Amino acid sequence: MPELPEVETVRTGLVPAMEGAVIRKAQVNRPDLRWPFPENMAERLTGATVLQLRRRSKYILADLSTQETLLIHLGMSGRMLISGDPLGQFVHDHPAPEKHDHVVFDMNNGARVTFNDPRRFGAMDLLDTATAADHPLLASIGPEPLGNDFNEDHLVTVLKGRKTPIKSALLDQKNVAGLGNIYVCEALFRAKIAPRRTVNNLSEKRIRSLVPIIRDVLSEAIKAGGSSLKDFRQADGELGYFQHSFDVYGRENEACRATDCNGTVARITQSGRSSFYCPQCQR
DNA sequence: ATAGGCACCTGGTGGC
DNA sequence: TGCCACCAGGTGCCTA
Repeated sequence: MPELPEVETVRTGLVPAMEGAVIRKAQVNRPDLRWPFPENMAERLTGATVLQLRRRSKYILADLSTQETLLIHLGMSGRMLISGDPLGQFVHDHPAPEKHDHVVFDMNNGARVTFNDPRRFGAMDLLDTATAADHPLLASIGPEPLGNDFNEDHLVTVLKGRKTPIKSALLDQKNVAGLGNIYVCEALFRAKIAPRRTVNNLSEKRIRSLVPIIRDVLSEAIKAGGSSLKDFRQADGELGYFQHSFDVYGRENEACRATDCNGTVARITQSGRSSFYCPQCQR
């Protein structure tokens, strides 16, 4: 479930296991994910202290004491499993290795962090920390939706004159970072905008209205993720698994949740991906 | 430059 | 039980 809120939740969950700790051993079980791993990745990670875990869009960035930054992307199916005893409060054994455990970090605080990714759309790379933002994967990403650079004027400017459906425009990471299929659907529902509506057919006012809505949707999701994070320590440390209640996503043929709307949620396909929306109140 | 479609992968589900 | 079609949270790259 890795859109921005899920990635942020994973990052938060990794902090007690990794920040300030030394990577005692990095076990790399295959040569690549979406792309080949960087040269000698295991060796370059071993012995490094994780100074700080940051997030940019859907990427987790781990700044290391070696002047390098580990970039992690979860793709569609990537998971981070934490086992061991990072907080020193309980004793948890490490679970048996599972299929698709591609990279395993053993930390000097007893924590083990396992990157598991069945579909292997995820990625890892090592960047020079000083120039990390210039990395090709990061350089052309738009503003963080929860930061000051994402505002009404920005959205109007980047969308001006575009002929693309608003759904596609919001999925385009150059316009705004971190949105994925779920949260675009949810944001458009709240804004009462139909996903197929073309950007150049939307009033500036309606485009502006999307900004606080996007912020709210993401903030609420992060909050929900944060709360489910509590179980993770007591249980076995599975991150990135929670249930949200969505207004439209995954609710095809169910009743619209908008007040005073008796519509039914529909599913259409746009550029190969499902869009869920209410044809009655989203125009 | 921009818009749309494909490709990369595995696994789960539901129908026959 | 088997087989098949279809679906899934992303995104770089290729084509018009």
